[in-house]
Amino acid sequence: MEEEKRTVRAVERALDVLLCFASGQEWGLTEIAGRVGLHKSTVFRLLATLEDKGFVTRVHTTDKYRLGLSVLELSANLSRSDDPSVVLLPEMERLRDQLSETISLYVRDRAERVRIQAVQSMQAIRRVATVGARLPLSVGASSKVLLAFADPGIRGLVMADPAWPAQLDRGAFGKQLDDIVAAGYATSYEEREPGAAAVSAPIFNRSGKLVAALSVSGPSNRLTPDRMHEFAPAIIEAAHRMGTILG
Amino acid sequence: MEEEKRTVRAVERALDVLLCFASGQEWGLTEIAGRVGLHKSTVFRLLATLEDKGFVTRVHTTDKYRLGLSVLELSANLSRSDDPSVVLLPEMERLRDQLSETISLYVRDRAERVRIQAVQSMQAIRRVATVGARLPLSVGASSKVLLAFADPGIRGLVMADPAWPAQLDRGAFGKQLDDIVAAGYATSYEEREPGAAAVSAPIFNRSGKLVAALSVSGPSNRLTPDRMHEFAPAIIEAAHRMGTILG
DNA sequence: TAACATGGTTTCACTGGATGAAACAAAAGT
DNA sequence: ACTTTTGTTTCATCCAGTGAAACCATGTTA
Repeated sequence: MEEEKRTVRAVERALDVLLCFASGQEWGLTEIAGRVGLHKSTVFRLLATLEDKGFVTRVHTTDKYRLGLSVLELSANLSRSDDPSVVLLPEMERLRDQLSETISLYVRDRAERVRIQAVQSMQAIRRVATVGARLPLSVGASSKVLLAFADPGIRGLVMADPAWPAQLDRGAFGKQLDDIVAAGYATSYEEREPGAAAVSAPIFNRSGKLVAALSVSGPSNRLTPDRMHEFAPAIIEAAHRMGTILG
Repeated sequence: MEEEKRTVRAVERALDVLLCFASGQEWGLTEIAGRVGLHKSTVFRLLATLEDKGFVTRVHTTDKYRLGLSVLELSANLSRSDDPSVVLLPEMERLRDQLSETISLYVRDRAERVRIQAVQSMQAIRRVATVGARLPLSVGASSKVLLAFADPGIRGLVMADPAWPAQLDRGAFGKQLDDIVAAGYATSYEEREPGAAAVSAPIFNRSGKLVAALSVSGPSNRLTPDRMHEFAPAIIEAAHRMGTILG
């Protein structure tokens, strides 16, 4: 189980420090040191470097660290005009208006999924979905879509990941995925978050490769199992239309 | 002129590599190596580390590198609810509707300025302003505002920066800044970009500290010098109102 | 007011890890 | 086929990153 290391440790650590700011807003030096499991002085130097390059700033009042403007600079160049999260936005808004629930777009990233786009329902009680959120691939409707329709081999790869929950029966889960392939869509009812439910369908590009999962999510009392199955055709159709938009 | 170094070289280099992606979209290994002036093998290792942490990805067809989803994850947590770029957005839209030109919000970051928010004019011919852009502090209406109204000492500090254009007469420029303080706003006419003009006013927080520059920009044939001075009162008033919104 | 606790900052000796030259592999162009 | 370009791997050298401990500034408790 010896992995080849061709990475730079100091950089790895610095990026870990930076990723602390993916959850929460401000952190103190010792706080971060505790989180990443490094010495105060080490983290101090790493933070000084990150600060120097504008990736973090210190808030003047307290001495805590925040994300800096270099991140903004980078994020401005994140999406090209041919990016799914840009191209599919109008269709997502259409679907939101049609179903009145929050729409999310997910892609798989290694053994996780990332919400790359979202449009919010306008109802008083609604699912709020933030772009950029990184979620496990083991639970949720879109997780199952991203695994079920993925290239062969991906399933095993993801389930072999150390992050995969050990208590989850792989055989049963695999069977569930096969059912989803047959049905063409997946649902989840209070699976990841209590009180929330979702329906999800795959988006394929022109060459038939899975590129994203489109999902509709909302409070579980509105999105009852029955209701979700009613929604499914509209979602599948939207996902299909989105696929034709992509290159 | 020996500067104390309490930064980590490898991390510094890695961040330089990452910042390459602030301009342009995709880069090859050797391309990057040339840009940052490092050895191929060094950049290779740095990129491998960045890729491992999800900050860059490789596009499958060619072997070039792109920004990864970790950047998206971070950018999602960039702005808090009390962030100027969020709080002032409605007021910026108001001003845009009033003047029908593009509105930008700038803050100073060391010896540069960064556009932290923008709302676009809806006219056919308009200034297009991208959020996150990093610009010099030596030219442009908002640059002059950010320097003129800054805390004492900032002017000298910025002008001492190696990035400051040597040919710019500091005495005359300082005089110009004093005039701007007296007037309460600044203009620029085809100063940084030919065909573009802008008016800018300072935003102070409750304790009277400069936090940002609000600017209106558009094509120079619409924003003539006369027209800009007509606009000034509205911009100053909007900037003042924004100041009262901030904490 | 002193004693204590809590975070951030600096110093320093040690050595392990980052480095760059050079060799290698694999495409892409001629 | 040869040449050029770009990405990858290896390896000896030695410098730069490391962590312990000391230090400093606050704020908190007794």
